[in-house]
Amino acid sequence: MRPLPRRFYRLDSRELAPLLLNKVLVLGPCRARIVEVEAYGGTDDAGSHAFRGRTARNAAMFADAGHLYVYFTYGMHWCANVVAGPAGDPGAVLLRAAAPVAGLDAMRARRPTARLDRDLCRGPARLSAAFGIDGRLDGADLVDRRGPWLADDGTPPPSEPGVSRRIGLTRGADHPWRWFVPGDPHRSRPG
DNA sequence: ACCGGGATGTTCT
DNA sequence: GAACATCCCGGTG
Repeated sequence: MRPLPRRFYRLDSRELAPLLLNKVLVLGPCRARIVEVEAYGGTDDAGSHAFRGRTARNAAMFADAGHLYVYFTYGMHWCANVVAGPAGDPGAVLLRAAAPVAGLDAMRARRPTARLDRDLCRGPARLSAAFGIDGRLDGADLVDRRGPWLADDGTPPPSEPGVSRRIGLTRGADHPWRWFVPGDPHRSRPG
């Protein structure tokens, strides 16, 4: 399998997000099928880190599409996003949950508190922890295949993905910009 | 099952 | 000083 090409990512984050469902995140021995995502925009989106313009933290959101935006939150967790849209046009898709398919031993070693395999990548910070993603991968290129990348194994996105409001926000919480694979047990939550 | 609270430190007001 | 794109643990039912 090969990485998805740069042009795949050059879409508005709200268009790209549902297309990432059922794609496979690859990093080292670890692989997991993406089952839940959220879209974050620019100055039109009060819930986005880019809402008030570029800062040191969100710089990767302004990079060209097909890079990783990794941020630190709640004093202990890392979360990983796929940067969307053309360079200078901020937008990203938060990877919220995935179904592990390979490298489960490495994931378990990094996530000792996960009691079930289905919990290894169930949540954005858990997913990042399972893959060992932290600030060192902020800005990483998803196309050059030197680090994390995304694969299409032939499974299409769901024809009718589940949609809901985004989780964990106060500002910008009303937009229906979360998508998931309906019924998948690896989602961070049912709805 | 659901709920409440604590952890922990960067970012922004 | 408050908020934060979260998670874990211990309570109760």
